Amino acid sequence: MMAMSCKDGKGGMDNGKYVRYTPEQVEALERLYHECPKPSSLRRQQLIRECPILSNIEPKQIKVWFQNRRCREKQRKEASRLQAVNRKLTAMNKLLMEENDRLQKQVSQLVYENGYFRQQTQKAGLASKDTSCESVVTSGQHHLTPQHPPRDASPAGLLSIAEETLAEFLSKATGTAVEWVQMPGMKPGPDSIGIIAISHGCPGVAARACGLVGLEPTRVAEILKDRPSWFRDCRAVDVLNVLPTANGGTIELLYMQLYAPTTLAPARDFWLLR
DNA sequence: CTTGTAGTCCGGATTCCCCT
DNA sequence: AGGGGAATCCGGACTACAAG
Repeated sequence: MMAMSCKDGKGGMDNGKYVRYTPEQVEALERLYHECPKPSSLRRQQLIRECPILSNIEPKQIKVWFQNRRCREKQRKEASRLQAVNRKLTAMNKLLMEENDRLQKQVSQLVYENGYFRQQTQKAGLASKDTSCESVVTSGQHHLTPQHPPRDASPAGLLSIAEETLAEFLSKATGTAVEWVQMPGMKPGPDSIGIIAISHGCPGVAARACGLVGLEPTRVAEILKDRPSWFRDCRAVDVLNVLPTANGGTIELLYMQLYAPTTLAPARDFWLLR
């Protein structure tokens, strides 16, 4: 179909025919467009003279073609940009949904733990004895489980629990007993919540120990020596409760949130007693 | 110099037509 | 029916030019 000059009223074309430029004409126009997307009036007339295949197209039509061509390119770029944005938002939404799910489960667990500690600290109103223990580590969810019946929640009682679980941890650290205790709503493994009790004598060092029980004993000892690294990637620390001890010391209940190794993995949460 | 008018161009929106 | 392309409509920006 040959191009025809337009004119005959509204959206009209010659002889009432809708015209399409031939593939050759379109190819030539596209080539010229890539050379110069916005030719001047003079340049457009020059193009018609230089390109015989365009000779039967009116200058006004050439002008309109370039105008529409720029418009189409702009629309395509915008559509492409919006598709890219949509892909990113979809991916982000997926991550947020997963994180939301994880946090909701975590909230349920924390509400449960909060109730437990609140109950225990109320019972601990009377005098208590501080036993300033050595490094005490516990994967604390143990003493929340039915296998450890509720006991005295005084500082001495807590330390007693800590010592007991330290022994358990050390047995795990030797490689004789490696297993994670799954928290309700949490997947098993290093990303689960751990509760660790440690004394002021070894500040923070054992905090990551709950994540080490799957390692070789020598590797555990090596990491334990690296004290600065324990708080290096800690993004949140909260002192939730402070209990005085008989010898003037204190026991603090801390909540720590550690950055996960990768940006996409969830952060790890630890509860500390020190 | 300022102002009003006409002409031109452009982008955006819309209409019209053809094709699948 | 819906998509794509050509053409039209409309308003804004810019320029040239004549008149006051």
